[in-house]
Order: sequence, then structure tokens, then C-alpha cells
Amino acid sequence: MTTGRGRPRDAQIDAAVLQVTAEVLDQQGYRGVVIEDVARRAGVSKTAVYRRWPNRYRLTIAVLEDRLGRIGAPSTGCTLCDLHECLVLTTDAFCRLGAGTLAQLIAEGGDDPSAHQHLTEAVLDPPRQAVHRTLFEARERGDLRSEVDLPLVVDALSSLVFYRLLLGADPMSPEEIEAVVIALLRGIATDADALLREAAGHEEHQPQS
Amino acid sequence: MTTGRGRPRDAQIDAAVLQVTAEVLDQQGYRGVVIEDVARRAGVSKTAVYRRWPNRYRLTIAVLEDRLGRIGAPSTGCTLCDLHECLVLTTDAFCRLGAGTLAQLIAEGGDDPSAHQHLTEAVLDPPRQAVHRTLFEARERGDLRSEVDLPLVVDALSSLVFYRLLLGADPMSPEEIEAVVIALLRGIATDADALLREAAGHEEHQPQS
DNA sequence: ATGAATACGAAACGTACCGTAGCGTAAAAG
DNA sequence: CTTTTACGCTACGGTACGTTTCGTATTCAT
Repeated sequence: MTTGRGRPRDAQIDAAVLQVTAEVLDQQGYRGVVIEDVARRAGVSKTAVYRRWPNRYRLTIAVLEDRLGRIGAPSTGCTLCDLHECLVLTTDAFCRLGAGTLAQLIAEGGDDPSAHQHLTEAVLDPPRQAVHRTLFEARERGDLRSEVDLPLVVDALSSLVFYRLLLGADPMSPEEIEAVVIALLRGIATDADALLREAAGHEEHQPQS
Repeated sequence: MTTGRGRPRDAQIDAAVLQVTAEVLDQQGYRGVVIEDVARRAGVSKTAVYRRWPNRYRLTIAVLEDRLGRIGAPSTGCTLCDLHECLVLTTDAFCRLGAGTLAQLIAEGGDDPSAHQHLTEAVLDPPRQAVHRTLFEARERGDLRSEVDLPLVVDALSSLVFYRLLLGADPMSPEEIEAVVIALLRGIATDADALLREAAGHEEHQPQS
């Protein structure tokens, strides 16, 4: 490892395994990620897989890192629009991942604290931080009261998206997201009505609905 | 089953198994609920367990039904106090259950829709409905704007408790719950300031802090 | 060129836990 | 006293994990 001795790893194996894992994940969720099957479908030996990732959990996380690495955080200066956009993107990202898979990953991480941390860093934090950044900018701009507990508000918004996907009948719709953001903004903004007026001016979002 | 023919079931077995399962659940979470072990610790055969519950998931749910069946919903007429109390109770109930266990149960239910339904009815809905009832009474009383989407607000509050337990560094503190309730109330109350004043009068809660 | 180090595939293995089935015995109803 | 059901014991088949062994291939270092 330190010196470049010995036969080098075949990069195509990494690629093939990640690829197959991603497919399986989409089709059958985390349950479907069975190392032996993945290896066969990738035309690779089980040994080769375990040489790269210590277990199926970490293999899965590796796939998700690629996918959810960055949530593009918008920054138009319109607090309501930005927040809304941010949460819609988060919802989409999680939806694509799938409720069952997400639940299973969290459950798996429950035992091993380092596993939980990996999941958090790779999957959960990115969208959270996008929301945080958005709120931070809003506060810098003077849109929010200075005493607001930012992390708590971030939790309040993220959690909803999360919860609805995991346990609700269906995930959050853009309309519901908007309703919640507006309600919450009334509680934490210096001048909520001004923010609403500003957002009304930017209503070139979706002319439909 | 229909006629009372044959040897009757030993009620002590039911009790012993439920008891042991509850203990194991507290000590080692859902993972620890291994039928063979539970049976041995209860001094009972594996067969006897499977005769009563079809699988370990349902056995676990049966235990939780006893525990979380009812969350006592307060109804003092003070919207803020009631909500606060309600959420604190919910947090406590979930905390006792444990983050890992909760995650694993949700994950398990991900596949089987009927399993998911059982979990929802036995564990997730009771606290939700307590919050819902509280909000409903508040609206009846005229404390909330009439156009408020009640289920959505219920989700917003429940989700936070839930999310923080599952993924946060630590579960919600009473202070944080209060902060969120106040912020949200500003967004959905007809006269939030009046509610805050009323709550201030009821401050015999915890003289500490 | 030769040897150490590492990767690859194939196969078998050990472990854990699931849920089921057969069998002999015990306890109730008719 | 026969039928029905419960109970315990034991064994089984199944799935998936992650590990190990072994023979072969590939690369670097000397």
C-alpha cells in the first residue's frame, strides 16, 4: 500500500461493483445489496469486493457518497424562495434513495457509532448544511431575528422532510413545504410579511398549480 | 380455538415471554430479540413462542403496544403548555424505546406493508394523535387560525422529536421544544402573544432553569 | 532474471439467526 | 377414554454474512 509494490488493483472492478450496487440499490433497496450477488453481477469475485470495502454497509455508503455528495444550495437572496428550493431538493434526493433503504441504513448504523457517523457525513449532513447555509445567509442579511437558534430551525425543517418520507403516507409536496416555511418564518423572521412580499415578486417558479 | 377444546394455553408463558422480551429490548435493542434466546431465558420452548406470535417483529410490537399504548394528553386549556407537555411526553416515550430499536423496527417494516401498519398503529400514532388532539382543541378554542393545515403541523412537531432521537446528537430538551412550539405558534396562532402571556401565568412547571 | 508483495478467482468454511417439522408427553373438553 | 390442543425437545433447511485457503497472475525492486 505504502510502496506501489505488488499487483495493482483493477480500477474497473471498483467501477463495476459500484455501478451494480447502485442499480441494485435502486431496484431492491439495501436489502438487495447482497455481496455475493453483487459480485456475480459485476463479474467479480467476492474476495475482490471485500478487499475494497469492509462490509456491505460501507459499500452502500460509498455509492451514496457519489450521489448525494452535494445538494446545490441556491442563493438568490430571497429567503423564502431559497429555503423552499433547498427543501424540495432535499426531498427529491431522499425520495430517490427510497424510504426503505434509508431506514435500513439508519438501523444498521445504530450499533456501530463509526458507521452511524459515516452515514451522517455522507448522506444526512449535506442537505442539512444546505439548509443551514441558506438560513445563515438570511440571518446575515437581517431577515431573521438575531436570537434565533439556527441549528434548531435546521432540524425542524430537515426533520419534516425526513419523517414524511420515512413514516408518512407520502413525502412532502412543494406546496406543503411552502406552507411550513411560511409558518415557521412568521415565528423567526424580523419582518415575515416583507419576506412574503419579496417572494411573491419571484413567482416565476412554476406557473402551473 | 373456536371451541375451548384441548389443552389451554398457559397464560404464564405469554407473560414470561413478554416480560423477557421487554427486558432484552431495553438492554440490547431489537437486535437482541432473538427468539431462541428469549425462549430460553423465559424458560419456554421456541415452539411455544412461535405459536403465539408469528415472528420476532410481531412479538416486539406486542411488547411496545403495552408500553406506548396511550400517551396521556394533557388538556389544561393553555395551548402552549399542553403542546409542550405533549411533546415532552412523546420524547420520553421514544427515548425509553431507544433510537436503535426504533430505527430497526422501521427498517423491518419497510418491506412488509402490514408490518409497517402495525408499527404505525402501535407505536407511532398514539403520540401523534395526542398532539393532534391538543391542536384540535386549540383551534376549537379559537387559538389557531382556521385555515391551518392541522395534520401538517402535527407532522412538523412530531417529526422533530423523532428526527432528533434517531439522528441527532441528543434528543430534544424541554427548552428546545418550547422554543420550537413558540416559533411555530407565531406562525399559526390568531394571537400568539396572547397565548404566550397566558402560558407565562402557568409557569408553575419547573421552577428550576 | 529472480523474488517479494499484492491482486484475482474459485471454493469451502464457520457463524448466526430465521422459521418449520416431527415426535412423545401433558392437560383439558366431550 | 378419545379427541384436540399445548408443550418441550430436537433436528432441519434456508439465507446471508464475513473469512480463509489455495493456485494463478501481475507488478516493483534488486
